[in-house]
Amino acid sequence: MTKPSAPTKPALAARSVRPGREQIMAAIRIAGIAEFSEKGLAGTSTQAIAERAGLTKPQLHYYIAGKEQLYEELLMSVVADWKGIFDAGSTDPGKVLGDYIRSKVHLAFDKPEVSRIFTREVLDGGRNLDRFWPDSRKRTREKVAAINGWIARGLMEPVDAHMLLMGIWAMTQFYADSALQVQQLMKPGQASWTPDRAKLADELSTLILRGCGIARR
Amino acid sequence: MTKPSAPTKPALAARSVRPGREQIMAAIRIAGIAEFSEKGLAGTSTQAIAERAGLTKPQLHYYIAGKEQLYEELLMSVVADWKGIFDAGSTDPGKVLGDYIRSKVHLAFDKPEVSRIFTREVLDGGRNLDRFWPDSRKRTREKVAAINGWIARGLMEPVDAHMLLMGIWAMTQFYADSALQVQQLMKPGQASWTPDRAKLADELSTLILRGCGIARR
Amino acid sequence: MTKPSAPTKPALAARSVRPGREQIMAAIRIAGIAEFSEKGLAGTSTQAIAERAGLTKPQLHYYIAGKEQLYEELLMSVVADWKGIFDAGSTDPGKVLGDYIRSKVHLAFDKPEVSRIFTREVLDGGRNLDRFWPDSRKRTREKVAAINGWIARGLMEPVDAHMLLMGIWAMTQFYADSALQVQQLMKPGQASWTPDRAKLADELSTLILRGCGIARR
Amino acid sequence: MTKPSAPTKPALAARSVRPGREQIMAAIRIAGIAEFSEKGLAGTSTQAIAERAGLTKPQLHYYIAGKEQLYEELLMSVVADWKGIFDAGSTDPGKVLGDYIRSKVHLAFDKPEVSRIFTREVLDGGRNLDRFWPDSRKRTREKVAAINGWIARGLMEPVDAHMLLMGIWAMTQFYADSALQVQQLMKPGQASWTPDRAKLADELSTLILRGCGIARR
DNA sequence: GATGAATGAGGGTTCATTCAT
DNA sequence: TATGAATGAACCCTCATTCAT
Repeated sequence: MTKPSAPTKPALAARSVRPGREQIMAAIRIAGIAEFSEKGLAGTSTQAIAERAGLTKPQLHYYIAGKEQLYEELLMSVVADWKGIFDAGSTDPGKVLGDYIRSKVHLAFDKPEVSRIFTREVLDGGRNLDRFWPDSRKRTREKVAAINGWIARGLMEPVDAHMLLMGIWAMTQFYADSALQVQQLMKPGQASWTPDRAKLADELSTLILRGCGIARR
Repeated sequence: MTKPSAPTKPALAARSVRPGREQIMAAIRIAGIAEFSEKGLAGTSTQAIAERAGLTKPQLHYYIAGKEQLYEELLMSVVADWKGIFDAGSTDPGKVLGDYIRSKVHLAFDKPEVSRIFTREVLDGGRNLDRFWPDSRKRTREKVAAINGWIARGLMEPVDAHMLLMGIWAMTQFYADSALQVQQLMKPGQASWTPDRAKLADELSTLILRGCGIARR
Repeated sequence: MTKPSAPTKPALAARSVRPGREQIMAAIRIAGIAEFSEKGLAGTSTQAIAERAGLTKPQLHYYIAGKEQLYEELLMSVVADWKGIFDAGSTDPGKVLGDYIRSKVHLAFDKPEVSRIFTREVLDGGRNLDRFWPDSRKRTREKVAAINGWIARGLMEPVDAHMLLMGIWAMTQFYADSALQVQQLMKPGQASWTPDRAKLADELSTLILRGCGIARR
Repeated sequence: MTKPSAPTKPALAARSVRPGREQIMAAIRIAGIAEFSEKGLAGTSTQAIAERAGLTKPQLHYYIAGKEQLYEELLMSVVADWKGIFDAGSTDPGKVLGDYIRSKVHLAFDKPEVSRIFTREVLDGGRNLDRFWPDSRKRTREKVAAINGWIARGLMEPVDAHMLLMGIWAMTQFYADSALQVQQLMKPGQASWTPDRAKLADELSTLILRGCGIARR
């Protein structure tokens, strides 16, 4: 506002008062997520994170314990976004699965970096996800139980619940992880198809629900 | 690999004291695919490739021009596996799509590293895929045309062809890319569900075909 | 050097425990000039420069962007020394040429490394001198015009101006580039001839001026 | 003549019969002189020499003891070209010096690589010229004596003989060493001055002889 | 708190030379 | 003889991290 901000502190320059620890940490997290999702753990340098957060390298190390620690922390925070978007308690499979697909599509479009970090981590072997799996397994079991319940009550065709969940996961994740692939495949003179998130969510939802033999809700 | 090969020894002496150039090159390719699929381009060291191929680091450079060149070559060879498994000429959507899904599932189980390298490359921005996209786009257009043709003839429900193809891609790819995720989710005392490839291919096929409103063939 | 300097300490504390950035940069430049002039660009290792400057190799890279960049910078700085020692505006050829010869001889004796770096670069093809030639050509044209003017006014014999300038260049440069050759040729018990710079400048000047038919000024 | 020659053996491909040792050595010498004069000792790789000579690297090492040894040998052979072009026995300074200048100019134009190797070696410290200096000094002493004799007899002005010899050396050498510099300085729209060797030799000769006060012969 | 500087390890690559065939 | 392969040293450079001010 008063003076042109120094170009070295992009993420923090707006406020001329000394930014508090929390604000710096937030800037670091944003920078870390951006870098890790673009380049991966090995490909990201602390230098790049520091610059993106408007800090020097030693300054960065004042706030974080190390590259790997920051990565782990971000990974855990990232993964929390997927909690609770599957309403295992409902009795309407069409609504539950439809909402689940829609939520995942919107998450993929809203926070693609988050999804990409997770996919990278899984590709890397998932060694930093030890704390994630137990909880994830538990929630998966609940979902599987719900689906099998619906099948038992004749509300849907007898599909394999694990396969169904993973299929939904893979399809919805795809639009975050492969943004580039999607663009490249559509590129020249193919203006007919743009990944409109609302339409996409509907299409996907329809495909899956019909595939499960669930009547359009 | 730039440097020309000249197999001086006949096949009879193949198992002689010194492994021939072809065998060493093969070992390097295998090592490269393994390393790149596990760690990615940035995370892989020539040291690691060399060790895995049973060579020293400078020895490796006797056979390859550089890390990036090896990577590009492997990436291109890897990508060739996906050509021609979609029979766009047929008039039976159930057979074509079913075979396509089955082929992709088998590829994912047979050569998971191959798929992982590709997924990593796409996450990294796909800068090394310049030569791949044009051909890929062409084949995608053919598939889309075939699907739209089937829809026009009332052979299947009016689903978005691009979405359908990407969905199939994502689902089938998933079992290669996320082998670990799958295992972790199933882990303890969950012997009930193992990713049996034949069963999986059938389940997926059924789900998708029913989702497209294609009568069981 | 790309990275910006920020001398935080006042001149008072200049001689403190840690040498300032400017002093380190100066040490690097001196070391670089010495090494490059002795061994050439290809023959010089960053190791050698670092040691000569009292640094470790990675430390050196903290201050410079790379060997070639350092070389280019030094080359350009070196070349600046030759500007403006030819007074093309004067009407007294004897004075102008005499002063020019004297200045070049003194430069050759004062900064022989500078001259050697330049000569090496020319031998190497001069690919790093792209920015130097245009200015150099312009100044050469001015000198040629001045000489031809003197000839037209009958102030000197009709010598080829380009040849004269190059001859002067070559003769004066020689004592920097071939310091060793000179010493070797004079070596044992030949105390009779030492390259006394003042005497040499006079002798050269006399030879050339007489060769041009310019009366002793 | 019969079949197109294999591109890997440029220097030897013409004769299909196995080339003799002498021919291979000649090819190596030519290749070595070319490479060393372009890149210097440090900048030249045995690979480059081998390729230029139409050999493989190990083949090259079968014929030579090492890079440095080849270099030394070439340096000595190269230096021999300068012997005997100064006729110290004559009594006509104009003819002797004029012929000397002319010979050196022609050598510089005929075999510029030779001159460049020597200049590089002197810049490098001349450590490989140990065997050259004694003889060179002897010949220099003879030339100095001749010149001083002419001066004593009033045949020329009393110039410093060493300076004169070095000046001639430097001027004539210049056109070999700095071919590039010469071209660059003349470059655009300066067609007026081309380094015609005959004219140049005359101009230089005239300049120096007049500078020595020797009447035009 | 923040900054310039330092450090030690490692990464990719090239090279002169030699070995085994 | 000639060739593919091997070797060990070195070289340029980057990085994560820490120190001293």
